[in-house]
Amino acid sequence: MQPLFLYNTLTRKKEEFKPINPPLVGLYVCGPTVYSDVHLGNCRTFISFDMIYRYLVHLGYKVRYVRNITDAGHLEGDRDEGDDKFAKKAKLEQLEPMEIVQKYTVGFHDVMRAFNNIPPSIEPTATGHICEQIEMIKQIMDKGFAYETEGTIYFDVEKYNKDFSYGQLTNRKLDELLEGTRELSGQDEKRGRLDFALWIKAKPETLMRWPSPWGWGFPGWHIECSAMSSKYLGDVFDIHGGGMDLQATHHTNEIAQSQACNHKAPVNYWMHTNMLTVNGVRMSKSAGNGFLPGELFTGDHPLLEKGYSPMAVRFFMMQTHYHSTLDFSNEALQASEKGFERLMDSYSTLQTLKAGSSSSEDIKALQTKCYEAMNDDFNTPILVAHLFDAARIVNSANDNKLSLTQNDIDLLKTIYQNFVFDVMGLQTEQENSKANAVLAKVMSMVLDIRNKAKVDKNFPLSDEIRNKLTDAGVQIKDGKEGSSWKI
RNA sequence: GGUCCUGUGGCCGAGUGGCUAGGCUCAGCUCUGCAAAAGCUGCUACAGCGGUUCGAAUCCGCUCGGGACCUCCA
Repeated sequence: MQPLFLYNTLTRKKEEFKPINPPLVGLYVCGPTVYSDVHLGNCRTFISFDMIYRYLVHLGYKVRYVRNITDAGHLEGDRDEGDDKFAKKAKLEQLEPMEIVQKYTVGFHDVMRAFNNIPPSIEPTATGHICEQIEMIKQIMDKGFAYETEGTIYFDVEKYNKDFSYGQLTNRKLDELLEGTRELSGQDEKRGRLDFALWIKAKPETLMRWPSPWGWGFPGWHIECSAMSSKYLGDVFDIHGGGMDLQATHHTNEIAQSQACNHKAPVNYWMHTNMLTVNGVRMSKSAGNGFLPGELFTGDHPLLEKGYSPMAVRFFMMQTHYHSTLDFSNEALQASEKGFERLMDSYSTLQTLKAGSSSSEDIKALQTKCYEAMNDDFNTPILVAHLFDAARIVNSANDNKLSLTQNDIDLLKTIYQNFVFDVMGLQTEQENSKANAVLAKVMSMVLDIRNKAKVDKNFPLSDEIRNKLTDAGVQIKDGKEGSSWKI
């Protein structure tokens, strides 16, 4: 097997991937906070890691893929106080906090399915791991890196930085970080400006609360990922992923928590996906420029000229490297839509290709190039370029402009199966199969009638049939060996 | 203000020192009764200025533009 290289945020270098216990691989990805609909930016991260997961599996690794659901403790605002997001949203929608969680978890899963993402091996929730989080906080306190102020526990960043190094993930020194933060206001209970909450004391009106050694409260945001990742993947595991916006705070604090706990760096490879932008500006909840996946599919949004299918969107994302920003525009989306269609059409053509006695193309070399692209930090844009080469070869062979042996045809089928479907997770958009079977018969009959008209040189009739079919959304392609159609 | 990323042909987007991806668009050709589809060909670009080098989109410096993080966000 060729070595796989991936970009490690921690070292800011492409490194060869060497799992701790091959063929086992531990992969943790920060999942969504389920207090509102997922928007497309989140989806990009999950689609990227779905592709990464799929490729690792394709290479033969046994991957335990953990992606959490944050359903508690994620605070509003920059201070570690006030209600959590669920309680706030619950008040707004007049629902129980757990009703909010349920509603948006279901919605999240629906969207993941639409994008053909494989569910993770384990999808733990924060509320299901309160004990583990309390236990971890206790350990951090025992090691002396956290302190209690009136029922709230804070992580002592400056003390931690004396023994370890805080902020390696963003390559920054503590002093620089301290300069960048705002002054502590009088009401703050924490000692250091960068200190963050591990456990937050519940107010009398707080709905989501749990008992702890420090009284009733709820966990801080960062501790859940540390607690759950170590529970399911061990104190040190292979890959931790998430969006780039989590790098500076959330992931930096995860490292601090784990290291304070057991004096080991928790993760060997940190991988971050880049942001999605709309007209050059980052799509985010706070900027309010995001559209929901549902709106994207239907086209029901002021920024969208039309709807785009989940697979066209997924393909669009695959045409950009996960580490680059991706700008959303109607033109770009429509270009991808057509390209995707061409690729999938060539796949159908491939199924009917007749073998020749010799080959003029080196399909094996093409396959090797596909692996090289993926082994170079999951370079899907290059992979796509090679797959379009394959499409060109298939179409040319179909036109009898070049010849392929049965072995080559079979190898092409393997390439499509492996890379288009298994690794990139694309799929043909299937309609109801029973209706399809009927339609196929009807179309075959219609094309027969039209063909007879053509033989009789009754072109007005054949053109009328073609035009009316076009209006109905069926495209006719006249080839040398008869006509074919597609929707 | 601090830290960092980025600027590629009409559009989107790969590419870290020579062999100059790919998709979409546009034009021409082949095929076709005519179209469409498909194939072929063309449009050959790297913000600007300077430097290093036999050779730079790729390395260095400066200038200008865009963006991110430092505060909840994938």
